[in-house]
Amino acid sequence: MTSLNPADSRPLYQQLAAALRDRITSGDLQPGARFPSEADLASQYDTSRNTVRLALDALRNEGLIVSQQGRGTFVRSAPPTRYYASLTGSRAQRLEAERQRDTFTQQIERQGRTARQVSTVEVVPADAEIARHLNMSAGTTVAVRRRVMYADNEPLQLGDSYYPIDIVQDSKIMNPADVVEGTDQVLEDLGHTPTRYEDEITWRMPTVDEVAKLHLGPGIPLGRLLRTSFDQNDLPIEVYVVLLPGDRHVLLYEVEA
Amino acid sequence: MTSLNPADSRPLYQQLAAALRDRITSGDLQPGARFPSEADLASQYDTSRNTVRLALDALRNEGLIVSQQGRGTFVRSAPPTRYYASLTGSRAQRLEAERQRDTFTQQIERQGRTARQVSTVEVVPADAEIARHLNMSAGTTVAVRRRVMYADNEPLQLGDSYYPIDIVQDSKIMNPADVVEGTDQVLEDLGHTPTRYEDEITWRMPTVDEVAKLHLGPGIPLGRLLRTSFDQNDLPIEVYVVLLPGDRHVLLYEVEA
DNA sequence: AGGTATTTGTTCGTATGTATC
DNA sequence: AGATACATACGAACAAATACC
Repeated sequence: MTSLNPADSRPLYQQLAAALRDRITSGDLQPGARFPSEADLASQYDTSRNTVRLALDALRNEGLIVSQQGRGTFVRSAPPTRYYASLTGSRAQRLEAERQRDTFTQQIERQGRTARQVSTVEVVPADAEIARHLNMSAGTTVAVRRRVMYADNEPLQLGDSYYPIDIVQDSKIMNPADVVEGTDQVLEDLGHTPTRYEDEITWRMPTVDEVAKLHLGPGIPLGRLLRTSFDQNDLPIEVYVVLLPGDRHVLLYEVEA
Repeated sequence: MTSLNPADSRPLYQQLAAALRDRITSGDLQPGARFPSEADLASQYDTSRNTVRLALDALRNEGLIVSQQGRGTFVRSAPPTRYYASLTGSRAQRLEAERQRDTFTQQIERQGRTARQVSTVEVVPADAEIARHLNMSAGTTVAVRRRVMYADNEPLQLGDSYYPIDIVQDSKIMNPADVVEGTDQVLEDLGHTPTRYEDEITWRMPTVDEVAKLHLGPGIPLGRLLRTSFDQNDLPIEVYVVLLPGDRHVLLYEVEA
């Protein structure tokens, strides 16, 4: 039995969480290292297993540790620098050759990984947010193309594209099959060339649903990028909403002063 | 006593969390509305108070509800304070007049709020990440200007700016007092005009330290923007790292196709 | 102002289930 | 098969903050 001071104003489980957090940041418990078991901690710190669990909950919610039933609890290993994203940017690095494949597939394969997508297409009424960005009234019918994107068979992103129905009506976009040339190319062929994007980036905790779909560990927040595309007449032609797990993404932008 | 099906494969507390989540998203429980008490929920759903607490923990960690001892539990109200960081962008909306005040003060006051900053300046060895972005070796001495930024006396952002020591040595930047004309102007006066920025955006859960400094509620993730500034010779002259609570910020970018 | 009831926070104990070693 | 470890669930008690009369 070590510390845990009853005179301390902080509750026991917070003191314990702080002590364990120190053992991680100090390097005593290295990334990947096995944590003492709940029972061990309870006896070491002379407290109940329930209190230990409260402390571990805190660390789990911070994303510092992960637990597996039957195996044990471990210090989260340094984020595998899974890196990615580069939804950039003014710089004209996009060569014509790159436009042959859609952006997601491009980016993943450039990193030597295998990309796969599962798409569905629906026709739904636009909610208030989508409608606002597409400059229409809420409830107007839009086409939505929902994609789950995988890299090496691990789910990586959830992306939904919304289009005004009259623009994409009879196009390839309404077909759930992959659009190899990319949807921007299809829009261009339809007479609406994307010339400008407006991005809104927010971040929040996931719902259980999203945790399941994206195989999220505890304490991993979601980034949300909402991109509105405008055509050559500055009309909004697409709203793209993508959800990005925080442990495997970096968004990159280049900005001119 | 309502639902909660023991035959359901999901544990009771997750079923309950899902049921309560529905009552929020369906609008049955409006933002700001008071939640039933833990005791009420336990009897309504015919389960123990402990199980109710597990369900509420889940919603708390998603940032959907907040609880206060002695008062009750409430649906988190839609953040009316949503601060548009608008750390944009290519569009030349920056008039000369606006350059009189630093970016943060500008942005806040434009929203009719009161801005305040507390700054400190230190000289420290650069860690690996900062060094990489400033194109120097780790451990090289840099100047760092740390700011806590407040809007209406609530902490809003934590921002650290790193500069190669030889550039800012005898400048205003080394003085912790506010730089009213903005640090970019000072750099320009020193012969290094910022002409291009590279932004890296990530998001993660805060540490306890950050929770305290930023008055973060539970289930609120942090956004992190790392901006590297390049001068007219494309030399990196500043790395700016700002931490943004997810419940008060939207990042905006404009991108040309 | 003061006291009581209500509500969430903390902490213990105990038991059983389920995954892994 | 057995031991170990985390997950789920119940019960109970007291503390601390708040609300209400």
